[in-house]
Amino acid sequence: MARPRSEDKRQAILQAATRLFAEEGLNAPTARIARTAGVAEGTLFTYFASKDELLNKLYLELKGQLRSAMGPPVRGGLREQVRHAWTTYVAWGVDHPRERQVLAWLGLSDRILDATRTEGFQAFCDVSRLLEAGMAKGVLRDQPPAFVGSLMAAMADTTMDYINRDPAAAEATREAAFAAFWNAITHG
Amino acid sequence: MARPRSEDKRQAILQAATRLFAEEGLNAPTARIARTAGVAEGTLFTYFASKDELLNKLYLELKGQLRSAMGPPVRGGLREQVRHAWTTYVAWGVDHPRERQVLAWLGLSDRILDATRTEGFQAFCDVSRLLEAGMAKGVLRDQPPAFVGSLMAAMADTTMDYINRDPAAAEATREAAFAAFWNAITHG
Amino acid sequence: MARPRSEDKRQAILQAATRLFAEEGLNAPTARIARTAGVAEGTLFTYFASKDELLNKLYLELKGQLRSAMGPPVRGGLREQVRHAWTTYVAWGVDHPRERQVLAWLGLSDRILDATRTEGFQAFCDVSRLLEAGMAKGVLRDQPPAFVGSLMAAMADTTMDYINRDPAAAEATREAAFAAFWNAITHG
Amino acid sequence: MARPRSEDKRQAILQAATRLFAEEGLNAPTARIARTAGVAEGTLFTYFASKDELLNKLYLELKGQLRSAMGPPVRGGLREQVRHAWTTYVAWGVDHPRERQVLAWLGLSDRILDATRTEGFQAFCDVSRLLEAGMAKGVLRDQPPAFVGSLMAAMADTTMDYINRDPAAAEATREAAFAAFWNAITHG
DNA sequence: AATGAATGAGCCTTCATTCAT
DNA sequence: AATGAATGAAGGCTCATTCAT
Repeated sequence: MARPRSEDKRQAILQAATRLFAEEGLNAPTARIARTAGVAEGTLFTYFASKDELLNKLYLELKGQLRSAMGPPVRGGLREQVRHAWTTYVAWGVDHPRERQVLAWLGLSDRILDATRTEGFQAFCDVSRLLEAGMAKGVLRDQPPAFVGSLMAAMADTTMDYINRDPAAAEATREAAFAAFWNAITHG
Repeated sequence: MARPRSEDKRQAILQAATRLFAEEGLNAPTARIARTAGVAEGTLFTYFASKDELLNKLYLELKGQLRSAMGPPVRGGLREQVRHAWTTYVAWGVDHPRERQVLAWLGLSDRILDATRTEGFQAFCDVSRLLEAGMAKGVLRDQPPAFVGSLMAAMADTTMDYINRDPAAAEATREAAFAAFWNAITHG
Repeated sequence: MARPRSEDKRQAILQAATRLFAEEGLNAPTARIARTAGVAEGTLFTYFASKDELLNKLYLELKGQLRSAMGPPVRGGLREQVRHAWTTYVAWGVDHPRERQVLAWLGLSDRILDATRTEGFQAFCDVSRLLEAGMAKGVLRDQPPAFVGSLMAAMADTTMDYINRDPAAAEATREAAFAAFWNAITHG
Repeated sequence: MARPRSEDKRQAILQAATRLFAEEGLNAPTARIARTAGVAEGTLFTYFASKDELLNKLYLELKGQLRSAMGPPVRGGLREQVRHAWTTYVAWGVDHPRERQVLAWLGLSDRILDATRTEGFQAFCDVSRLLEAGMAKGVLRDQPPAFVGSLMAAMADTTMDYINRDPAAAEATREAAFAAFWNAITHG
């Protein structure tokens, strides 16, 4: 019967947080985030009980955005499927530098709970399974499957950094790096 | 701000900073760092003009420690030389979890100046040159040389994470990951 | 601010306030009081224009409860009548620790208006008159009549504290204290 | 070697707190207390780690002031000694209305620790012993000794209230009330 | 040089009250 | 009338840095 909570405002806060965190680090004050989002300072806390909760929810939000950007599985051979994952992953990072930056910081922050990390990982299970298949005969065949996922993330992140330094060469860099990654996991 | 007198104290402060940053993040207060180092709050600022300077100096210190741990170049073929770099790098990270953690945070912090990053990179030139040679015929041959250095760091870091989760398998993990890395950069 | 519709809700709010004030002090938030009472945050302000009004109304409510608990005048000699007042007063306090606690806090709070205090006192006029008769020949005979009322309240309150510490001795404590009180006001 | 902590400042803070608490209740902001004391907001927290600690220390300070004002034991009979305690107690309260008010609020606040209360009571042991002697043959003879101490405090407090309302009659009121108190505890 | 008290801007969060629904 | 989201002024406390000793 009362004014319902507005998904718009929630999103506005998350976006404002993304922008300010990217610009000033995770220490950006909640007051400024709220103002940027166009809501009162107190309103932020009706949507997120604390700054830590905002951080955790933002982590999930960004992970979700990334996952969405990677789209559904594609047809084709294993290599093609992995290549698709790689390409879309890198594309997201290059197209969303702020989101990528913030996600990186959040990932390293001790304010993100383990439960949050686990939950954030869920959406990537299918990608994970793809990689598992890819590594089956490679040098990493006896390693934990998640290892390859982490390697891919690490290599893709490095790739994005270099694409950002030389955007003109984006495609070449991305492809070369994918080749390197594929070499890394599939060769015996 | 004046020339500090005691190298011991300087080192004590850097060590205390490492410990506290590892435990509490880069927001650990200077007051606590000073106390942990056994000096007065104000004394810290005799050795480092500001917290930012402490951060930058600590970055260089840790990069230096890492480089020292990797030792001088070894004899042998290219692969052996790179393998040595990889192994000693990973060993340092595994043996110095706090230093590694803090170095990672510092590397992502916007409080570390570009000049500092550049300076920190100097000591790794020879390693870089090694990698350049390694990548000469691989899929990355047309990429900026530093790219491979960054890839190695990224892959090695990921490797350390997994070694920390399963220390018993340290050697196997390290070797498999090296093989993957070598595959990544050398295959055509 | 408008005329509230449900006496039940009004009572629920007063009861919730009593409980929360007893547990957390007069700073207990109105939001929690409302929730405890089973009404919405804003509804509380339909029944009480402000927190201060709630405080003042609660003061009167509790004074009223106490007065009710003391019942109508009893037959008997002066001493018997005063003893009855004493006994019922103490019994209420012992039986309603929360109400007593909150009433004490409210009595000391500067948020309770003088008008409220005066109004709260009205109901005790008959008791007052009793005490006036009792003190007529005692050492306090020349003091303001209300003084004795206050003394009785103070001594009875102290008595309740000690009964609460040793409930088994309740009756003995209550009687001894009454004897002391009677001594205090009646002896010349 | 550094600037020593200043007892003056500590006292200034306690005095400012007393004044503001008396005027605005225990919720008076630390910022205003600091300003009133003539120190920076942060300085307050070098002298008292938290507002709660300030509260507890102030409680002890005021209890101590009261005890000091009551002076050392006097010669004379039991009644004379108790009368002296009573008189000096009442005099302090009348002369220090703010201190009395604040002490009363602190005593009822749940922010004062039990340990603090206990410690505050220590200084009054000798007075306690006096009262024990006084009650030996009275109606309260079988009650816990502290009971009489609490009764005295309660009756004296009430007395102060009435003296404040009619300061001209201070001496008469004080003496009459003492007579009543003495009656209360000594009569059989 | 060393010490640690002093400073005050800034931060996260709470909460009484208002108001759209 | 009832609801609960929205508001923004405080409030307690922290902390990098300065400065008296």
